[in-house]
Amino acid sequence: MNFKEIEKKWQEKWKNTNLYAFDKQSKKEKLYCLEMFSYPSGAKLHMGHWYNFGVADTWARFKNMDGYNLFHPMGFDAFGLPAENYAIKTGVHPKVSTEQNIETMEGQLARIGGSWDWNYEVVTCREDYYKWTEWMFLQLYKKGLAYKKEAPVNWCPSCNTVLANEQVIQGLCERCDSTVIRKKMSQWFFKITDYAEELLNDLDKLDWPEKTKMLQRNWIGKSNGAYVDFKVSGTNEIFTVFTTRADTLFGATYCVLAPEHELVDKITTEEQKEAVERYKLEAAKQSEIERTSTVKEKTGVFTGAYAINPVNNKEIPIYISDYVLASYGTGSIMAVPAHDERDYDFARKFNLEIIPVLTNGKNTELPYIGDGIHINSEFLNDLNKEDALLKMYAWLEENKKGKKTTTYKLRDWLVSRQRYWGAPIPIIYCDKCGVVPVPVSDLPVILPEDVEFTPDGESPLKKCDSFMHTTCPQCGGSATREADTLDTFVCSSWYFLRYPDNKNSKVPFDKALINKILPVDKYVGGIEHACMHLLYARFFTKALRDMGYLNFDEPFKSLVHQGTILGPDGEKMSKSKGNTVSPEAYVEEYGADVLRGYLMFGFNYVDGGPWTDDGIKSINKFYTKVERLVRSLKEEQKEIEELEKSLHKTIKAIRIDIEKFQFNTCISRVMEYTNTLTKFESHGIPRKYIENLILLLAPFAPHLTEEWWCSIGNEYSVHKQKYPEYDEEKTSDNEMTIGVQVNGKLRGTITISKEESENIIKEKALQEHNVKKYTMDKEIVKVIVIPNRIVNIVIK
RNA sequence: GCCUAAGUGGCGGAAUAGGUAGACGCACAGGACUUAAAAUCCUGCGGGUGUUAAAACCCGUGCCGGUUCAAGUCCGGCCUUGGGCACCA
Repeated sequence: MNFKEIEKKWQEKWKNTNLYAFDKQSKKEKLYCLEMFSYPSGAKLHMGHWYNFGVADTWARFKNMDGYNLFHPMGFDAFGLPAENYAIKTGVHPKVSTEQNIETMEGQLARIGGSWDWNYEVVTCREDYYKWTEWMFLQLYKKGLAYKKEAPVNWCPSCNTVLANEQVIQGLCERCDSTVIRKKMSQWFFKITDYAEELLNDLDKLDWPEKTKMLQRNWIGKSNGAYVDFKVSGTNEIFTVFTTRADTLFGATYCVLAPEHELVDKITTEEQKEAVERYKLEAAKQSEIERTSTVKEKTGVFTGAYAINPVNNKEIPIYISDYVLASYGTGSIMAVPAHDERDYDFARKFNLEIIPVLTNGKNTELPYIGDGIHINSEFLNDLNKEDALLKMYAWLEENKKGKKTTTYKLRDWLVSRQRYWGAPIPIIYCDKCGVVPVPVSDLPVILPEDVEFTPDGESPLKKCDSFMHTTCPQCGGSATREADTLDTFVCSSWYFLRYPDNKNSKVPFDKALINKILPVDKYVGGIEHACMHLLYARFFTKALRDMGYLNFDEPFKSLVHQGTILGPDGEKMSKSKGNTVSPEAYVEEYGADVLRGYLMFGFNYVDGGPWTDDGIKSINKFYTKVERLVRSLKEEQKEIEELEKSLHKTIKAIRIDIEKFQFNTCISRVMEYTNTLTKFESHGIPRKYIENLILLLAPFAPHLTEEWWCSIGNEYSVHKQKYPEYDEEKTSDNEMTIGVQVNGKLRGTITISKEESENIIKEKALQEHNVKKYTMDKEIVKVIVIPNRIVNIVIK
């Protein structure tokens, strides 16, 4: 097998003949198969790229051969920090290095032999794309879904930029692992929280892995509860707490405000002022990671003020503590130490009153968290949690002391970045007119090329006078541009909408076309984006739908995550561990189809697993054997029953397994078919069986099968042939061997014909010689016959 | 701590609705071909008892228990290992 020559030859021919061109006009049913596009780093493709792109491509090829009008594009998520950091280090402009990397990567991708139609390529850092990213921002702004506000944000001191909540992993920067600090800054946000409920509910109708849905559900973090108003004793101030346990209100013995809560300064008494100020300072200094450490002992300070518990008018002290988060709920809580662990710890430390309001009869240990019967709770006494909650909600609303509500952990998406290499935010600040959006006709706001990259906490754009100074589109006076750029996740939140109409210069996409080709039918990529890209893209889709551009609710109907290919040592591949395996070496040694074949055969796709060199050899051996079989072709019309059966069984099995992304068993099935063919090799194998073998393998080994297909005198291209169909009749044997059990233990087997009557099967089972040994002299209670599967004889 | 997924030969992994556990492949062993090696082909291959060889039997899908004629699969309780969240009121 001269795979190098073969691969080169066919890759060129596919390109020259436009074999994978998408036909917008086709009457066939559309199928949009998409792999998550990648960042064009300078490095070569890694195993993960091959695993994602190569294997998904096989599925796409199968669908194409099976009669779908396949739309299968590819592109690059090309804005982002690495190129900018590279520029700081080397002075090479991000535009230059990125375009260079794209070129390299396109060459690398070509070696996979994917069925992408490059005519629809999308590159997010090019003007003809980011113009429309800016447009998206303007639409969201008009809709009230983009706003600027002063807020405590996550700041990475090493990347010199803010991060979205999703980009902070355990208090560390996702990208560089620096400790993220909190900083108050004026930043742009997208109001994803407006869609929290729909984002949560629509998960149910998606064909996505349950795990991914669960991650999103947790991230959205819906919780039902109530707002309860507490009056500050001796003042007219009122603060509202959020609680999921309004039924325990009679057990609330103190309140806690977050140190940042706006009321803190107003209510703190003279005597407590100094202590409160000191605590506030301490809390502000802490990093996210320190603040949220659970092992930390509870701290806090009394404000000197008291709140009035609305249900019994008791005065209870108000504390501040950092265990209450400013960013969740209302930034203030009522504390029920008898029935909440955190409140309990705090109360013990500060010697606060603990009143149990729940009992389950036996467990008297506090804090008691579960359900039970209410006590010490006046009108809630003797009720369980569920009933008490309902009664309390009614009471609160009736007495105007609060109301039932729902909160979410999901927060608005912070999209501004103080960096250069991203889409500019199309906003102008005018002294007279205030915040003015750039008119669509003025788009794109072009990234200036002549800038200094040294980051110092402000966008490099800020130091570029020619960019910053502009005129106000409203009054024509002099004005300044927004210097921040957009998070790259904004670019990737709509790229799948651009692919089908990537050359449109008038609008981001043609409405009619997009509604025909979208949504994406199969999306394949890593699970690491579960709460970022996959959530943001859903938000964009819903927002654009509400603006009237889209007529579907969800961007990705069906989603698959590939697993991770680990190093030979079973550990995650990393340069520092020295266990990386590069695809390039294997493409050189065995060719693209063999590498792709091993990735499909050696692993369960969604699990991945450790790489082995022996594994890839087995696929090489297999394709060598297939080639030998192809050479044994005999021009003959003859049908051979055994081959006929084997072929149809194989087709059926592959068709079932490939739908489940079970490529390993698909290849196993073809191996079984070739094992059967081998028996006939010496006499020559009739053309039909060889052609089908090649067709079956076509999506799995695109180059080799093209070569074989043409080598036996068929017309180019194998990939334009219909994928083999099966005849149900031929997939079952006339005779089969089934097991016979006695009391559930296998004691023998019998051979029966396809439509044998139950009585005969029973008779044969009872006659089986070994079975007889067990049934002799025993009472047969009953005989269970499961057609085509098993017989079980129950004896006493 | 909470949520969640998964534990099957020496290894990667198979087993639709509970129905002959270990498909397919790797590794290994024996044999054929070869001057030899590689490649290829054939045979064996979960553990044990047993037998000249077979037959046959026992054990076996992380552990303990249950449901069922029948459990890798269903139910309850543990153990271990991944993944996610982490003071979310």
